[in-house]
Amino acid sequence: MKYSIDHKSPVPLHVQVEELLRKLIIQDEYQNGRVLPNEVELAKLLAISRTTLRQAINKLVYEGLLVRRKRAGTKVNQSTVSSKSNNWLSFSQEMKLRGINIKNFELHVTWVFPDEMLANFFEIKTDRKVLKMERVRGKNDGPFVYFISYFHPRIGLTGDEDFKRPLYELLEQDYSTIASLSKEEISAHAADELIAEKLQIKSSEPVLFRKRFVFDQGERPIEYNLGYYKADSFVYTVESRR
Amino acid sequence: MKYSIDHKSPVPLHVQVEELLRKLIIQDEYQNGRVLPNEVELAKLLAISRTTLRQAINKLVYEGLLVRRKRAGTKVNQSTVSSKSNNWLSFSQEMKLRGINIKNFELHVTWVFPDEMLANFFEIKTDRKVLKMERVRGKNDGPFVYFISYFHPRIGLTGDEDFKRPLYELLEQDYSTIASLSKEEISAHAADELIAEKLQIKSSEPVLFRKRFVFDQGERPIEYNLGYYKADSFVYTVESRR
DNA sequence: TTTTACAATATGTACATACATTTGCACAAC
DNA sequence: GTTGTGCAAATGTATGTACATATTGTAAAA
Repeated sequence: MKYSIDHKSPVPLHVQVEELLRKLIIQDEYQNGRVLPNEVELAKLLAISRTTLRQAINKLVYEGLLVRRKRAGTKVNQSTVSSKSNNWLSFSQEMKLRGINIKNFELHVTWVFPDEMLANFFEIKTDRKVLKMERVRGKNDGPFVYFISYFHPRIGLTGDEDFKRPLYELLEQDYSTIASLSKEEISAHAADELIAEKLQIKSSEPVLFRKRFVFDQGERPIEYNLGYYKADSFVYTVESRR
Repeated sequence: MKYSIDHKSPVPLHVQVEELLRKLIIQDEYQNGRVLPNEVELAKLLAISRTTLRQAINKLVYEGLLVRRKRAGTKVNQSTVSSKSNNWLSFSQEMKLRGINIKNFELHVTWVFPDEMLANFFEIKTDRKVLKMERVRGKNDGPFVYFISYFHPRIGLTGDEDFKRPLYELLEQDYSTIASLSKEEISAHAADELIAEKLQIKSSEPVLFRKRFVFDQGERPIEYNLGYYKADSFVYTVESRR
């Protein structure tokens, strides 16, 4: 295993270490239950201070990936790993898997100025245009989801891409942008006029609303996605262990 | 405000500071959006080192209670109630963390015969009674969730337990039943008569519906839980990596 | 054989310190 | 006015050090 940390890299040491450990854990270098070398040793091995190492470990502990116990050492909590590192399919891939034939009812791409919040998330100025994609998708019997996506200008999308291809495949293959972390917020709302029209329901009818923040491997923001799902047409499933 | 930290207390300084900050935030000493004193000042004020202070702040940042930005300072982010999929806190614990005072509007316990589906999940016969708990909980300004829970008879609950205690703590400490895996399904619905009445909303208003299947360490079923959340009062957050 | 006591070990707590980086703001130059 | 430029203020990164505390394993005592 390559315990290589670049002291001259602009990316902080503790981040490098965090990534390294995460990789080792996921790639089963340190499988379930395995304890890693003690802090003093590991710090020496990586040629960093114990403080910095602890900083990295702390984050993984917060995430539940590692468990620390005095005298017993720091060990991998593999149960959480499996449930986290799996299922990451684009919408169309997921639907295909479930045997549902997806129809695009609407697909609209424009360039817009981000609002305060979006600019903040993308870490750009509000006068820098971003690509906005709206789409309404569903089955033969009608639409059931209305998506709005914003893409970070860094990616280099022109707006002329073939958005009928699975999105994350497109980003990965043509723009070497790999979606690797997503933070989602799910809630229920009453549909407003716009949503109701898009989903062909009455306004004030319930919708499942999903906000999705997508990051690349360096935890840099790449997409902000809003999804409005017709009630009863979509169930979100989560599996978690402790 | 009492900025008092006990340097002789056996409870670690950074924990004391964390608690103090949490309290100040919750009691609106530092309301939403307010920035707190800069780290160097605050450390001096509390008579602790900046390192220790940062340790405390870090935890609150991780929890999402605080947001740090260079030059702009550290500010309070008292957003809507949320639930993290991983770190497994009971409802009351989670609310306590957020500084929300939970009120029980209704708490009702009975023994019932399980329906087909439940019997199937619990792997028992339909003539074996199970404990059913219903509760309506919320804040001072009204209820925002209606829970229905069914517990596996194996656990040994009598129905006379103090259900005001955090549930998973009760199961663990008094019945050595450890909830360790949960599978959840989240969707949006329109409230029916019953739900509307419990949540004090109009029927057909949107609710977030969460089904939860809980298992113990041996992956044996222990609880089946239904939760109806008033729209906009609850946001479910999920973080996933690939 | 079981219990007790102790030492070794790994993490936990806490401090002081130094320099880097980002960014908000003010003021000067255009 | 707008643009640039630089200072200052805040967090971010990183190290070295010292001692505390919990727990495991082992050896001695009962």
